[in-house]
Amino acid sequence: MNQLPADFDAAVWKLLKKIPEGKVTTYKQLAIALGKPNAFRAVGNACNRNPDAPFVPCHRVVKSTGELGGYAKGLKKKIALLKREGVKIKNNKVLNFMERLFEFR
DNA sequence: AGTAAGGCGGGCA
DNA sequence: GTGCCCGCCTTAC
Repeated sequence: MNQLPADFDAAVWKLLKKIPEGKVTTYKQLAIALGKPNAFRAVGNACNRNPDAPFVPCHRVVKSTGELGGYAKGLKKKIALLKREGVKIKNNKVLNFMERLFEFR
């Protein structure tokens, strides 16, 4: 059975909430976790439609290349939050990205 | 390095 | 109700 579109967003937020503090994930990884390895864009959309930043740690989600990507509330804010959690950011990129990368499994 | 094309979901005309 | 474009992307050329 197909879940309702709204459920898709909720599913993304749910996964985001699973991300431990000080760690980051990628949109691709989220898409795969949702069962759609090519839905990375839809996942990004869900994050963008996210109710509010602190409720859903969409700021812990970055691009597959390690770039921060974007942020609805402001990329600068995203960087600040990540750095605050222990994730060092440099020139819009996550330091030790691979080590900070959290996989849902 | 930059550019172009791609597949997923939502919103608007 | 249908169609088109866009978006916090990814990958390949």
